Amino acid sequence: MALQKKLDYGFSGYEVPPIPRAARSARRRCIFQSKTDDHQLGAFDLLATVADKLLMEGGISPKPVDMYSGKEQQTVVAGSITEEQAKYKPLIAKSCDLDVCDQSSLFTEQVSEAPVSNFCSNELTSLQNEPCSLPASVITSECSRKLADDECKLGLGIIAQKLDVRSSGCRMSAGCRLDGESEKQIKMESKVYRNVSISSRDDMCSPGCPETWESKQSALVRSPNSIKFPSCRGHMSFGSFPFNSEGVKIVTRDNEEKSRRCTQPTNANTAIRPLSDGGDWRIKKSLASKHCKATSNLKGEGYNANKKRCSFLNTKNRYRRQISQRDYPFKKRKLFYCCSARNSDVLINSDGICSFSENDSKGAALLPGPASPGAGECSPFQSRNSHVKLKIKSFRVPDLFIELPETATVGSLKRTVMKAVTSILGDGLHVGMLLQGKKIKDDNRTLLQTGISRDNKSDALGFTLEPTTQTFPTHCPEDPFQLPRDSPQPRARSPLIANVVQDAVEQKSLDALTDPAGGNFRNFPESDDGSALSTPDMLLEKTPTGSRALVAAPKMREALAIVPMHISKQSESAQRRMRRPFTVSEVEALVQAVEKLGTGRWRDVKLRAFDNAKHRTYVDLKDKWKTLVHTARISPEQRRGEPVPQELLDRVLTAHAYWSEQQTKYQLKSQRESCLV
DNA sequence: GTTAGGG
DNA sequence: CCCTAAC
Repeated sequence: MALQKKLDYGFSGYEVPPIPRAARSARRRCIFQSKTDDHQLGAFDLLATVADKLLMEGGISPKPVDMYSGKEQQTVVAGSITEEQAKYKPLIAKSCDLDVCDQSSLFTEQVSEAPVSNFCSNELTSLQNEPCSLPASVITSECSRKLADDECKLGLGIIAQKLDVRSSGCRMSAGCRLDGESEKQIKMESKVYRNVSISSRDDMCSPGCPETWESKQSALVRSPNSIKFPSCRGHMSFGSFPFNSEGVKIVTRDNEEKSRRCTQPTNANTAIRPLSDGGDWRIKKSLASKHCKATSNLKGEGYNANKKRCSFLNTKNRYRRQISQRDYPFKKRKLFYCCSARNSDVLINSDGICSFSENDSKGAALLPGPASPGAGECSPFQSRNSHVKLKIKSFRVPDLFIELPETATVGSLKRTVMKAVTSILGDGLHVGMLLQGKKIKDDNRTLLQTGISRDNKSDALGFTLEPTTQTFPTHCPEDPFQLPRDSPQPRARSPLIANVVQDAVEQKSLDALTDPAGGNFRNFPESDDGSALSTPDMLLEKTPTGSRALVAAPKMREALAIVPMHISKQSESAQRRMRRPFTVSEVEALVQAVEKLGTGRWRDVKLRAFDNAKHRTYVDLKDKWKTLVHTARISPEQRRGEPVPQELLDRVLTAHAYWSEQQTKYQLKSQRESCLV
């Protein structure tokens, strides 16, 4: 059985070890440590990693997490290892606890006061009368009252999801309850885990354990919709928690003892709703989180972003100003997104249905993760890490400019508007994305690269509806599409292409997302480069309410923005690149190259010193040199940013003087020559 | 496509 | 970092 094989393989090492029985009692704690400086790791990362390991198919995660053991942070395995290395030297060959190391001060209080939340056993049942060797049991406990059940269950869900997707019919059963409370259903699937640990157990059932691993025929169809999450059957206590020899559980790191005490079985057979009502489960890698900082800075960042943009708007580009202004309402709307992530996918679930309660919003204020949609309200798409969730209640239709005589009736105005709208929509719409008013052009950039998930810039994220029509009638009274008379922009730059999502309007207009021609975003046209956009991760989800939710779950380095190729030039150019300050070493390289090549050969400089730095264009280098010269000329007090060593600045001035002189000489020479001729 | 320069 | 003119 394929499953068996996979699982066996998956347990041949790495973070989730085989855990020989003899060694099971030797529990160790290892801290999952993100590679980011803030020592934070989204629970999705953790769980995703675990899930990955559980089902690893001969591979090793490209970026194994660093692991530490104990308080001393003694490194067990530091840094990444190559796949080759991993083959011969598994990351971990002992049982261990894997703790999410989350320094979030935001949650410290909550967690410490939180009630214990026991995760019941989960259950993995083979449909084929074959024993599953993978328990993937998960126990979670002690999160905040608000977060516990959902978060914990999410962990199971992820693994279960994974199992179900990849195996030949396993189902994962799990339950969750808060102390003194009845079992709850999963409401959230995109929270960031905090203070959660995963530990192997030494008291696990072996495969085939009648309690949890017995093979049995099940009517369960291998369909996402059929995945059930019944509560445990009296296996809540750690002591009796059913694990097989390779079991893994998730427990709250600080509350293991508490969890131990909680052995009351939950009898309620509450089925956790399938993660996707539409039957489409999404497993997304996600990224390491920087959420705490981001969250705490949410407001300030947003403010800064606004300020920045304001200054940015203060340009001569009038049209861009129009866009940005139009985009403004969107910026102000509440945005739920999790955290930044690295090297993984972020699922964007922008539907018009998810309603976030005030409580949830409150939670979101603390928690970087998206607020929880009401159960059953929102198609839950699971990401294995952070989600970026967007609620798009409506799209604003493109700006219309209508001119009618004063004597025109209201009815005729309405008709004119209708005509204008249908005329725009009739030709089909495309969705674009705006970040701080700038078009996101490169579909291949990750959210992280784009800055959406970083520094809370998603504050300024907007979706656009873009008419395919690019030609608009000129100023003409009977034509509703006319541009403003003073519009300096060519028609192709009509503001019609810049509509922003706005959360004030009804759900109804969300349906505009659906291609009027009968298609929908499943068949979304093409990516930026004209190649067909891979659609497996794009879906229009039918939610329980019957409304459509646009869900974009781009794979790593896959498209997020969907911008048709024929979008106007303005749109293409509307994307501002992420700011990437030059490092000292880059400056060093630049200086060295310019010393050698001079100041007029930026292409050569690029090829010589920055050939591998894809994000540095020769224009960038030229600009950087310009600023370096400027920096070198001003007083150190006036300088900003990362200080450039004075030695380098001196070399900048020297080189600049030298090459300027050369250039002058050359020009004089050629002038003289041309005069002679 | 490159370079230069203003913003 | 963007934009554009000029080549």
